[in-house]
Amino acid sequence: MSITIYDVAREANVSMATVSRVVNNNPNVKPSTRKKVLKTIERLGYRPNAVARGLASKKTTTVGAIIPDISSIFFSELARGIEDIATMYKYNIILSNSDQNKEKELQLINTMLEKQVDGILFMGGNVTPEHVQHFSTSSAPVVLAATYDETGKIPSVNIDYKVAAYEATKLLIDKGHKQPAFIGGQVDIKLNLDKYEGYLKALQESSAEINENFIIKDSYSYNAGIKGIKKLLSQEDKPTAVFVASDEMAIGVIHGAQDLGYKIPEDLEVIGFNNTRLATMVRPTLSTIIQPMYDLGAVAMRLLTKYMNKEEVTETEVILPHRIIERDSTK
Amino acid sequence: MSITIYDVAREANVSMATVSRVVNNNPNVKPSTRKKVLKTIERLGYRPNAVARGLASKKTTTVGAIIPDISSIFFSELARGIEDIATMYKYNIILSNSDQNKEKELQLINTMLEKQVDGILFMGGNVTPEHVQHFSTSSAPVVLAATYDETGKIPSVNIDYKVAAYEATKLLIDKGHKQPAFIGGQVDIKLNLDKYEGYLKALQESSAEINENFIIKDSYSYNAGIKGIKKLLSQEDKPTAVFVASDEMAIGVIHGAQDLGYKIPEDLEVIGFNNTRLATMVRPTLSTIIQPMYDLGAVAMRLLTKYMNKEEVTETEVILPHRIIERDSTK
DNA sequence: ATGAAAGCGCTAACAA
DNA sequence: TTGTTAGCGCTTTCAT
Repeated sequence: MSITIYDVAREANVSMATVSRVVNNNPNVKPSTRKKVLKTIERLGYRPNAVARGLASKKTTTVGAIIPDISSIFFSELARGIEDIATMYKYNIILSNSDQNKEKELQLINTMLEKQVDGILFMGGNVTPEHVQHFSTSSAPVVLAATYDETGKIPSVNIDYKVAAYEATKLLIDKGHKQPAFIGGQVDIKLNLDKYEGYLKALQESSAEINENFIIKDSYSYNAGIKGIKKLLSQEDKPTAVFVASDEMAIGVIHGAQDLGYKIPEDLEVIGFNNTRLATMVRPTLSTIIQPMYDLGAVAMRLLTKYMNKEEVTETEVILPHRIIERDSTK
Repeated sequence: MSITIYDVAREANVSMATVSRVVNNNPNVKPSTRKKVLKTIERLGYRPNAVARGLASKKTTTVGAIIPDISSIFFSELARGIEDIATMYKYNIILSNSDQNKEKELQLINTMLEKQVDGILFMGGNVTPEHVQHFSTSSAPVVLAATYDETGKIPSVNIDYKVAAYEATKLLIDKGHKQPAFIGGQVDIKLNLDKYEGYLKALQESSAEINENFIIKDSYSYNAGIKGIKKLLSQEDKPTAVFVASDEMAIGVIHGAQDLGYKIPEDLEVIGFNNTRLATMVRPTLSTIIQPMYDLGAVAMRLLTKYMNKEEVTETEVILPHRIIERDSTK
């Protein structure tokens, strides 16, 4: 049996209420008794039971984080941002992978709510009305990171993916490429669709027709990048530039093109997305869109603390700045 | 106010004990009443409160995971292994970063114990007697992953780092390099020391004297790799091969050497460590030591479930197999 | 097969 | 400033 608050109270000759007060730093305790209590806490090695505390106070100081895949370099940096701010505000994180699978996501929301988390951070994937419905079965606040809900009911932190993709494509067009190719993710995920739409918008503004053969939608992996560019370069009509929706994929593109004897950026200009650490870990170094992943997580967590604290929040749809950094994969 | 077990009991005309039984799949319930209860649970949208349950049952079905840095590609894959197995056994993970900082680690152990986790997974960093002491203040089982405690009191899952480093160095020596260089981490971390010792052992077996100028101990980063190799190659006496203690660093080594005009593997052979996804995302592709990171996490979590279940465990110090994969950074 | 009731360890009025 | 006491929502004997 472990030491309880009751043991401490008895040993220190005070009531459990007083012990509770000193543990919770309630100022209404005479310094001398505080000292006495502290000493016996120390002596007995008392460790407050957070579960009991949670039941009584209806606060667990833990938040749930639902993330597509923690082993992805993108999300793991985001997670680090979350965790650092959570620590700062004394919260713990229950972390779960969803693989952007809707059933899993819904399931996880439920589990976390059962565990009485004080708030939920939801990342990636789509936010459907069903998600919103699940969220609403509890009063725990929810913040979305790197995704958003179209009804605008749930606060979120993002960059403007559409504009970013537009700018990258535009940059390539301005460099003289008639139609830069696009290699991105499946557009059933909203953010991927945003990037695709940004790309299209830039094309529409400049060229007349759009060559569908310059557009590839696949998974966000290194191998998909290789496969994608090899397909593009095996066509009659070959692109001279390509906008790739993730760095990992973009590195695949670079290597795939190099394997075929193409020189980057001379024969093919490449722009990636995210500016993960990978971007500088490839030769030529990758021009890409800087998306502040760590900050995305940090800001989302900070926002969540405000909601959990019932503070006033003015800005519910936070858009963080992005920018393009040109390195050696573009001329 | 949310729905409690009491509400369900009242609405279904049974006692809370019966509701509890159906929620927990206790077989001692007449099928018809089970059905009735299930129906009213559905109707009311009852969601069991895991905190209350945890207080009453003294089980939280959550385990704490202390990890050096979730944004590191190495640990994030490990974490994914942990999480997948945890999910399989219905556990949730409280994840925290320690940065291998002893104070933080001790702190986190305490916090997790306060939260009444059913077990702890501890990764990276050193395990000191103080750690062991902290662990012992609770009956929650602990499993170490990618680290071990020298007293052998705490179960752990690892590969044999010393042997792996020995083999890599030996391979290089057998290829005709008199003294391959070593670029690794600070040896105040036990695992880094193991790798260093494995390297030394291989040298001692073959060559007479050891050139200390061929040995660099720095942080495990891409930039440290670049810096390290540039230093080595600026010396009078230059290495023709190098064993690098992490892939990220090794890629830095490759690029650093390439920047100086060296050809890999012709002028310099490189072997990395870990076989992270990065190893195939560089040209030339990286020869490296395959360490099954995902499995390390998965096996550690599996082992922990056995302890939490109070099952008999025969093998307490699990050593997973490793092997060297030769790719294009070696001849 | 079901119910009654005693906790689990703590917080938070309320009193004193 | 301190103590008393009633929960928080559930599990788990122990009866029945």
